[in-house]
Amino acid sequence: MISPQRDLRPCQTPLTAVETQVIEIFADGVRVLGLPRSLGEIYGLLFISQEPLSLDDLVEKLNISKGSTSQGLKTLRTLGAIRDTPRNGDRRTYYEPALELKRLVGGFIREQVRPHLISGSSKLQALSQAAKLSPDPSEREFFLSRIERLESWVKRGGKLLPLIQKILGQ
Amino acid sequence: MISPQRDLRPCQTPLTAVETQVIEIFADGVRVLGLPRSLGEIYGLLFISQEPLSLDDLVEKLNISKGSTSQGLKTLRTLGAIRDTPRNGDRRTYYEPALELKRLVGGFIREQVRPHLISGSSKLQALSQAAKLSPDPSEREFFLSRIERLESWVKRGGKLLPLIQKILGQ
DNA sequence: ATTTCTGTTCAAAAAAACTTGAATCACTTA
DNA sequence: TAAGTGATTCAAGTTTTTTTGAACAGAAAT
Repeated sequence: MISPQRDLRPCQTPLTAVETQVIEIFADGVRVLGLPRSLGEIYGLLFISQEPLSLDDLVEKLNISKGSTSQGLKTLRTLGAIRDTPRNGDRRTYYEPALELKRLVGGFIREQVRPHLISGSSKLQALSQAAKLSPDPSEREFFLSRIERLESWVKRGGKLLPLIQKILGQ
Repeated sequence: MISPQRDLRPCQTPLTAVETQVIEIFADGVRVLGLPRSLGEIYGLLFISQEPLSLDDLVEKLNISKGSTSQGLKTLRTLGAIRDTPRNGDRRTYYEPALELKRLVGGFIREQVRPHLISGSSKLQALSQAAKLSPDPSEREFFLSRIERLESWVKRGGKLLPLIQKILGQ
């Protein structure tokens, strides 16, 4: 339900005020989407950095563990929220943020929203079967009408998604 | 990031299969929205009940504590997701679910989404000030261009909300 | 005015989510 | 092929969120 707002941890290579504030905005932002704070911090720092950053850069600047950072980068990658920029003469991977809202929203919908809609649909199917087994006909009718409503909600949700993408896709 | 799926707890007054499944669908559903499971259980049971239920009915049927139930009802009330139906000759309050998707979505946006957009906007304003203080002009320009982008995202988000409401509002 | 009945509050307990860091993997390079 | 480097994994630790339940508050009823 989102409340206490942990402070940004202290860090060795101190970030500028602007960097700190941007990071905090993203850290809070992703919480609303149900994603871990570290993910937001990582994207936030990439977003406000002129140069691509490596995993080690992020670990040092954000003062978070390699584990979290690696995990966060992995998720950002599957969301399509970052790209890696190869550099010759350096084995490290450097990341830069994807800046197109369309891409960010699309990734979020694909990875975090659709799966739930889909699993919801299949649960509804099972539910519909169960309802038909109800012995009392009046109760059965009631159940079925409610389930129908639920199905219509899911359907409307499914229709909304492409529309959202269209609108945010500019 | 949502994963383990706690089992529905065992309960004294056993629920029918249909009730159990509906409750689970809502319990999972609200988690996606960042709301506590108990809230979803409560709304779910109300949704699939033919008669309005009292706090005590919910406590007994869902086998959750009075505290959680009271708290859950409070939140559902502020979301506009339930109504109470007065009954003469009974001091208890009985609740029934709001069934209009428009109302549910509207409540969620008003209570859970807008506040974040608003706080985001004010943080952006502060940020913009901080960026203008950056000594290096090239860095300053970069910061300001990123912040501008961020502002455009927030603005687009703000425009999207009424649209969502319109579409889901039938 | 006392008891009884609903419902709320909140500190403490439990559960869930997130982070850490050591072990490990996968490549490169010497 | 052994040593070195960048990255990932995952069990254990930490933090945050949720739930519990006993104490409390208010509003009838006696």
